[in-house]
Amino acid sequence: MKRAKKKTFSDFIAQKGLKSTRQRDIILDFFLSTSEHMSLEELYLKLRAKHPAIGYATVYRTLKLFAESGIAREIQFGDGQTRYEHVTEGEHHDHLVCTRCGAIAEFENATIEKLQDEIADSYGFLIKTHKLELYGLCAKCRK
Amino acid sequence: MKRAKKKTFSDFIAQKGLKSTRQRDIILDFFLSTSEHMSLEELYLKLRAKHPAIGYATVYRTLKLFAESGIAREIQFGDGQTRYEHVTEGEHHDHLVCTRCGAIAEFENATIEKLQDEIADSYGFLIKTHKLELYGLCAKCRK
DNA sequence: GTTGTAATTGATAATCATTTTCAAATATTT
DNA sequence: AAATATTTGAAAATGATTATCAATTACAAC
Repeated sequence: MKRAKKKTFSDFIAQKGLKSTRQRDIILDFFLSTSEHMSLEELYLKLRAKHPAIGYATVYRTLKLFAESGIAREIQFGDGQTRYEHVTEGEHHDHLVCTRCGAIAEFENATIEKLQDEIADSYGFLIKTHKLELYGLCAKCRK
Repeated sequence: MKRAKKKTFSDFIAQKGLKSTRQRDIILDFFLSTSEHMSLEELYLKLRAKHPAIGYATVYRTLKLFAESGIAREIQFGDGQTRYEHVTEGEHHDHLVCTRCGAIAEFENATIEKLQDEIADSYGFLIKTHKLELYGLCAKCRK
């Protein structure tokens, strides 16, 4: 899976006439080793611990490339931080976001997706992407 | 309906020990006269046309108050602009957002809401709010 | 109505995340 | 190794939002 994403990204790089660099390798390895939903800030700070020379702009630009290449996706939970989640081929999930502790759970629901399609159809609308987030308290925070 | 929202807001103002001011009245009247989903920027620019003396910060703060009082809700469609929509008691809707022309349509679907509740239950999660947006092309932009 | 007090306003500055700029460094092609 | 185009890191620019503060205004008490 890691390997597949590395290939996807290097193919993307090659196809775009971009270069394979030490920084991009480092950032990709790190990104693939992280849990989901890290913000750019978090990613940068954790990376910097091991690679102090890496610049914020480089991390920023590289994550954008990941998103462009399809191995990552930008998401926003309304806290003013852009987060990056891993994209797995053919899989889509939505989120439960705990507004107290920030925990994020994922879920999939085929019925909801189907209903979305029906709604879009009735409006003549063509869905490209969608965003479904449930905000509230996770089991722990409900005490 | 306008009247009800004016009352809701003036009650909120009173209950919080805040003051009723000319600017708040102007902004509220204008807000209630607008269509849905205006950004702060839009709201401010249009307001300024009739009331040049009104400050950006005042509009900003007043819209926050509207949201706090429950007559408006902040929404973000990922274009970096916070928008304000009208909140009607007991009514909730989700959005179809055209990524080409910016058109926004609204829909309601009780079945989806019920499924959301079931999902949340299965995680022991307590939903406070949710956000469902379908992004793509509206009927017009599909040509 | 006048006064006292606290909230509000408008202009401006501060903040914060994101994005751009640019000279120096690096990767790839020749 | 040289030529060329991309990339990097630091710093500055941007854009939206939020805070600051002196002057103004609303309102309750007199």
